[in-house]
Amino acid sequence: MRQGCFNAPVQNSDAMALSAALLAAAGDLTQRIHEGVAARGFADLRPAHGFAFARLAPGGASVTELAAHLGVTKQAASQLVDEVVRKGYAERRPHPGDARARLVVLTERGRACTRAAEEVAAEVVGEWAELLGEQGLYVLRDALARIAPYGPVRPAW
Amino acid sequence: MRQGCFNAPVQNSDAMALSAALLAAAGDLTQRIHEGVAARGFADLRPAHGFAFARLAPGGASVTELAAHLGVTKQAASQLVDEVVRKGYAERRPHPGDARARLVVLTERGRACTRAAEEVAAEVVGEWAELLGEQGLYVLRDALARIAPYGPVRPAW
DNA sequence: ACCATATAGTCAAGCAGCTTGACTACGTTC
DNA sequence: GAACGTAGTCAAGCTGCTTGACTATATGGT
Repeated sequence: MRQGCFNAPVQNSDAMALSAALLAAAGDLTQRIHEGVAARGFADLRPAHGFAFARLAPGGASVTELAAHLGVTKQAASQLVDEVVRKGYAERRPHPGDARARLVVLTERGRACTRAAEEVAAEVVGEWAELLGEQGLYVLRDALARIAPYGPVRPAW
Repeated sequence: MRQGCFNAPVQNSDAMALSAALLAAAGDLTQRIHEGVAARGFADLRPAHGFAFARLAPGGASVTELAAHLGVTKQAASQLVDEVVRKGYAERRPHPGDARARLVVLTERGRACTRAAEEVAAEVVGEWAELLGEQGLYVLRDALARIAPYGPVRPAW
């Protein structure tokens, strides 16, 4: 239980197997959500848009906040906002209390897409529940919550 | 326990929280390995190279096999091989038994980089072990192994 | 009140990594 | 051995990102 244990209790190969499983699960989840959302009528979006929507959904965000969330430059975030605005998923509003900034908020279509993503995620997680059992799923959720960092979303590579 | 349960036992928001935690953990792991490998003297590589090395390490692979593993076209895989060959991490050899194909194998430098990645992964997983305990880590590994698919590696978005 | 500095956002140019299309060399099948 | 399939490369183009430069607004010290 001591910290900084130098005789690593984890073999390198074990660590790689665990890492590979985590990355495979994450990649598969992303792919499944992407496909499921596309199948529900939102085929003009990529996974990156979903991560943006996750930040925009609870009340909107500025371009700079979105850029920090996605881990890209604000120019890149601005281009992404241009795109989702053009496609009708979001709109730019004046920012209350800061005339420089603009608040990017989801439109009804953007919220519908977010709900679709939630449905697909629930579907996939439901499959996991069948594989792991309710308790196993709870344990997984708890473990991931402990090791998952806060901060910007990063690509799995 | 029955399959195809329509009254999903998992709330949408719960599924999104679990999904977000999984993707955050995967993104963080990728970032940590990338930084750790760079700090050990392999700063001219990106995460995608690591995924390629994982496929090349056990005996090499053809460009087409690598492309399937990475989920990209064989032209893209060929360009990636060009790059790691130019940087001294791999080399192209004649393929035994198929004169069309070429076997891409890691050089000693490539194997050293793979070992470095394993070390960093063990470091990160060691931190998880401190957060979860040995048993918690085992349960996580088991759960991920159950839900992780085989097949091509996919980007987390 | 004013000026210096910092921040929000955009415009423009360039680049890296991927795609599609076309092609050659070799293998496989009948 | 003729026809078709597969491995790999070359070439051109596109997309999403970067860096650099700029305007407009906000903030803080004097």
